[in-house]
Amino acid sequence: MLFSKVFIPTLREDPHSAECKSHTLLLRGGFLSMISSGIYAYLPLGVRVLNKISNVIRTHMNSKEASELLMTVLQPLEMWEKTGRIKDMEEVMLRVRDRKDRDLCLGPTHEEEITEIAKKYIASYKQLPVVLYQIQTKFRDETRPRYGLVRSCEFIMKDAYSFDRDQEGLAANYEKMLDAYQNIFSDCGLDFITVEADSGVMGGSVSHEFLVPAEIGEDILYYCQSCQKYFREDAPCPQCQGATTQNRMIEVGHIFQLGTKYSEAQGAYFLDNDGVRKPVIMGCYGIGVSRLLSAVVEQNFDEKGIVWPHRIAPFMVSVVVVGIENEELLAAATELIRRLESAGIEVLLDDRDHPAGVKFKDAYLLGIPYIAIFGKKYLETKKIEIEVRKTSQKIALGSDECIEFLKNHIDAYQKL
RNA sequence: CGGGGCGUGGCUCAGCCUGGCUAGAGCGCUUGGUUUGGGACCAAGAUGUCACAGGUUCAAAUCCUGUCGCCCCGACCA
Repeated sequence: MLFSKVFIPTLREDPHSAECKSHTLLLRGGFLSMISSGIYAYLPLGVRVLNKISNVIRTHMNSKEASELLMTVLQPLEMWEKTGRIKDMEEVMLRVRDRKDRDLCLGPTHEEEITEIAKKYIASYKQLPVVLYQIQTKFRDETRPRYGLVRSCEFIMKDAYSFDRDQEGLAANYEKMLDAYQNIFSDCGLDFITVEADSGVMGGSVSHEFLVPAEIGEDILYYCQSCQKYFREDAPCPQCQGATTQNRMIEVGHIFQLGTKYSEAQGAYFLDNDGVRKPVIMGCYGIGVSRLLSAVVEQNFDEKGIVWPHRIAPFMVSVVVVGIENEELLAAATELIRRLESAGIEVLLDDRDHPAGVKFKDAYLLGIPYIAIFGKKYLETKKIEIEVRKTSQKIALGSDECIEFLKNHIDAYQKL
């Protein structure tokens, strides 16, 4: 695709309103546009990364036999009265009223709605177990939105819900989701940890959080170097009494064994094979999809800009033609792109009539894993220069070797 | 919600303390020309209710009051 057509409004200077690294880089790279405090539009590059992340999530959820659905943004308030959570959530709920004076809210989460759906359709143990998930925008009136997508009022979440006939089934689904989550965060290129957590306002018993170490993290854990474990309390290590260090973490996922809190409150019962009517046993599993963009960037940048992990990069190769009006260069670049694209590798061609420096700086800023350069050296030697964004490794290759190099490099990454 | 900071062309900012002619710079943008491997150069241009409202004054971007918006720290938070 062409840089000039994708719509990539990069900024030369750090935006005044940006605070942390990820926020600054996402704004500068033209991934995001701030509309208001805690409210962001995703520009085309941002959407590409969001879609990549969503597809990683879909792959791993589907592999655990979870099925995607899409619930509603507008939710009737009565739903929330049944479970009593209207009191817990009142502060963060954004409420609206329609022309018939019906009270609605913009969904802050979907346990109530999915339970209504389960109640309506699940009548027998023969329909269980089942896991449903969605990737959707949630709305929360945060007291203090901050750090761009880390805490915003409108954000994208993947939320999954499991339905089982007994505790063993729930435990099995929970394990599957735990496994899927580890795979998802690995694929997103994150350095993350999994810890047991409080279930809080969600209810239920067992719960795990997925946290990524980052300077701007809002959760704090204490790490014991000798035991190589994290703890919630700031005290000598409970295991070896050694000193601990403080670590800030961004929460990117949280899973809960809910049990029957919602099914009992909302009347989601099924008939078991012993003829007894029982409440469905539920679990819920959340990932902050838009928050992941920020979390990934917080962990993957250098002084030149973003360094996207392969699987969620907006493009795999950025082609820089120095002297775009040179027909030979453009033809050579176009031919390389054609061959790469037919091999399933996504390429961005910087077709702008700008000095080389601008194109290089922007290529680094955008963080696309490989940069292919066509310029004076190509005209002299017919070799394409490939630069690996993460390592700054540069290598000059003929067209065939170039394609082979990229394929091998990308394959090697996929196997990591 | 408490504390602090900020709001001046599209962007980043200077000017404000100590009020005074047509409100500035850099970048970006437009036109023409020269460039073309690292945010290039020359020339000519366009773009501002100085966040908003009120007040003080002969005179307000500048002083005073209020409001709104944005950011940071804290509190809060699946």
